[in-house]
Amino acid sequence: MDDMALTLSTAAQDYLKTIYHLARGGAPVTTQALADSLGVAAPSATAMVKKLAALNLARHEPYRGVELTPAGERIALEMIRHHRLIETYLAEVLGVSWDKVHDEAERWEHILSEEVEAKMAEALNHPSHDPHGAPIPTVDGEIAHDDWAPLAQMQAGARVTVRRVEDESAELLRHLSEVGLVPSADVEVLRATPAEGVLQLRVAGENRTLGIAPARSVFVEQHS
Amino acid sequence: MDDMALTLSTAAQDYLKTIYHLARGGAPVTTQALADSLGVAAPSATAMVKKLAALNLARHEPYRGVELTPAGERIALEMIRHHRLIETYLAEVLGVSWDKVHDEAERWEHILSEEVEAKMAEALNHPSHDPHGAPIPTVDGEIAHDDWAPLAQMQAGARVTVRRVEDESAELLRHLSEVGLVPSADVEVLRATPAEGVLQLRVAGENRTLGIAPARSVFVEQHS
DNA sequence: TTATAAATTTAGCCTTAACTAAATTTATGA
DNA sequence: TCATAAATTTAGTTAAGGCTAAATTTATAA
Repeated sequence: MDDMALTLSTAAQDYLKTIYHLARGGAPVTTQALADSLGVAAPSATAMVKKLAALNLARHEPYRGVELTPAGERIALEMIRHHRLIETYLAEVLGVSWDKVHDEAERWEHILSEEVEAKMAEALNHPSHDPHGAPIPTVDGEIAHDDWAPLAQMQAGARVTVRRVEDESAELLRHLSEVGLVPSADVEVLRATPAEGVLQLRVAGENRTLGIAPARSVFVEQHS
Repeated sequence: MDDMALTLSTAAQDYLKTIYHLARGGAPVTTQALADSLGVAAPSATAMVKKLAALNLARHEPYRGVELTPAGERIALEMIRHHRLIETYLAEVLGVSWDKVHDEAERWEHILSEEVEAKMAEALNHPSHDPHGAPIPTVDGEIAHDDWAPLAQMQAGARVTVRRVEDESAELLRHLSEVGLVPSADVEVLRATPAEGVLQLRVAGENRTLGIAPARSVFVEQHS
């Protein structure tokens, strides 16, 4: 069952991973959301979803959406483990910058063998989180469900620690790291006026302004 | 010109690399040799060769064979550099065994970015040869032309040092390393009787018997 | 030199994973 | 409730890169 992933096409693996990510709310994933997220047209998504359903990796209720089966989720988590381990390895061992590791990992995740995966995990001492703060699933497909709040929802006066940032956009990551918003950074919210669309923050002794949109990609642990 | 390789399909890259390897004699490469080496049918090779010719990466004289253009050779050498750097990195840094690195590198070579290539080369201190003794092309596409003789051609009494072994077969590599025939190993040829089809060797203080076929995959520097 | 064998190419088909346009189903607002 | 809009699926193409069978070219041996 474990080598199931190996015989799947890269495209099929990408669909499984994307369905997993989009299903975070528990609800079935719509064809449109899936297509948009993968950058393909809706009929392409429909076609692949039917293939995945035929392989018992997903359940497809026509016009209603897709859900992963346990087998499909298993493979999605394997891909996510690969992705996050590779990001961590590239950043920590090879010194690849924070904002570039996502795109690299996107390619590498599909060709990583179990053996090299194990060697990387060992070299990193079995890390629990990747450089952006996302939890790395275990070999057995267990994943921590960290539940941090978006920085965008914090009130003025809140003192928080950054725990995770979304890693999809290299440009956003570059900006966040310039402002000092990286995992473990302590932040004080000086002013939070949703109407203005910006937050005033104090990070590492500096006053900073951050838009609400990027603040929705930063997840924090609240202290007060 | 350097990002040409990135826009080429994995299949096209594999054909270029294989043509380069088969052309070692200087003569044009036949369709059959190319097809056999890649494990595809002859018409598939013909079709790809025509595509490569249309891209000015190869010259195709119908019924006569293929040759790489300088641009095609450039890309082939880039793939070979990737392949051999990855083999070296996997073996030396991640501790992947000698006989497995070839198959891993075969997949990795196509997705390695210039940046990660550079980081790996640096981590390895810009190695000149891979773990099997094959020369690693430079970033500029220069490659050393080591010219060692096959162990199979040595006479009784020859004292030699192993410089390179062919890496295509994991099984062969496992056997050779059991016998101690790895790069840098000093070897004395005790008995060489082509009629028998075996060589008697002394390697690391042990008497060993090796068939002529595997001995053709071991290349040595002769001392006497 | 010529018949036959071997190698190569052409022709036509298959699969995967995209696409657009059209049909169908579900949701929504008057 | 019913017409219309939005989402989804179906139908039919396309491009890669394989394949087999048939045609063509080149090599070989009588």
